[in-house]
Amino acid sequence: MSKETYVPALLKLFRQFGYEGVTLTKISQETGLGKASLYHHFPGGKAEMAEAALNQANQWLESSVLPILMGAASQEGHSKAALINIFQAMCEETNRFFDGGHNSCLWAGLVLEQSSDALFHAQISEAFSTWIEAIAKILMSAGMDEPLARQRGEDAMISIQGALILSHSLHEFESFQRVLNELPKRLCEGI
Amino acid sequence: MSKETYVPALLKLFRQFGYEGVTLTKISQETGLGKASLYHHFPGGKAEMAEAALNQANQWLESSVLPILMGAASQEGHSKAALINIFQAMCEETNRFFDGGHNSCLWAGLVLEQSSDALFHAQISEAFSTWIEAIAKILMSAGMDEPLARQRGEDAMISIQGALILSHSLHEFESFQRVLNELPKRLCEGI
DNA sequence: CTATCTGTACCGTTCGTTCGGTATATTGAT
DNA sequence: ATCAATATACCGAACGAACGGTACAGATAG
Repeated sequence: MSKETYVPALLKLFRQFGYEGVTLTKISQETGLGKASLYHHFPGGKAEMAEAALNQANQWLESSVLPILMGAASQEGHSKAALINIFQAMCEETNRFFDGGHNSCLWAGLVLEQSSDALFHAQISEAFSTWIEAIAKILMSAGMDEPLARQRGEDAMISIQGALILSHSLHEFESFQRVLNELPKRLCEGI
Repeated sequence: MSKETYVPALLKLFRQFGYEGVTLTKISQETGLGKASLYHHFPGGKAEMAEAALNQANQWLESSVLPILMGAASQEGHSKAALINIFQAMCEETNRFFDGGHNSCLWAGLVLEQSSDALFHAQISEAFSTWIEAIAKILMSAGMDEPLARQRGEDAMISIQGALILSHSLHEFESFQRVLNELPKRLCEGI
């Protein structure tokens, strides 16, 4: 089995328990691999395993979200309706990735542990920046001025992250769904 | 020294590192107390210390936030401007508590670790519910219908939590300030 | 035969926790 | 006022368990 086989299990674990909360025993159980095998595939140990999970999340962004936005941003002059469709597709993919709100966000979990934030800050920061910029670009291609477009990109991240936390806190996932449903219109407001 | 003396230090630590990230050694250093002494004040061990920190956060909500909203909700018929002033006061207190976005949220941190969520879910859930309901009540007293008022309460939590995560991820705190500045008007929209 | 992979057994360290005990202050009966 | 008795606050040292990580020999496959 190749290294990549086990990365989804790593993503699941670090998402669920955070960096400090994940133990090699848990990883061993989840992957079915002994510790020695884990160190064969990830010589850097726990830190490299977490980084692999993080890369998997950033990979999702790059290969499942950005294409939706970037393919559209290249051509100028979208109608408002076309923009809303694009953002709807983005939200659907986001909803799928977070399993309707049941999955929590690896980026958020690692950021809130200051200890792991130090190790992974670069990749986390890059993920958010990339996503925000992609949203801003498509809004600017539809005529929105840059500062507002950037704010809208930030608003998207804020809404998604906040809704994930609220949903987990209340064990109730309607609010996450509502946010994703309302987000496309909110982003396009004023176009 | 009494037990309450050390609770602020506990709040600071569990906020910063999460439940699994905090060690008794760190607590000992931060409080200046030996490990054994900690067990004199908190016989329940680490779990009781985290619960004390959680109670401190919930206490802040009850004694510093709810009075702003509840004193106002009792009398009927606020003008929109009066409502905005009240929510502005709420946001200022929130900004103070989170030190301009530099502090992260204990509730969010514990929720994202599934292990600790199991232990503390009741208190976290209650905190969010209480805050949401207080916002909804004051909006309803100004004539807003209940489902929308509840949604606005949820939106406030979502914005605050999301902005905290984004600010920590980007090491940039303007977005947190912007959210708090815009929140009062957003909550009152449509009144 | 070689290179990759894996299970067992183990390493040193740190975890949360407990034990036994000290120092100081407060009480209560004489 | 005196002096034992009690209560409170605190600490050094050590506990077993679990941690992340490693050494090494056997299995497996090309």
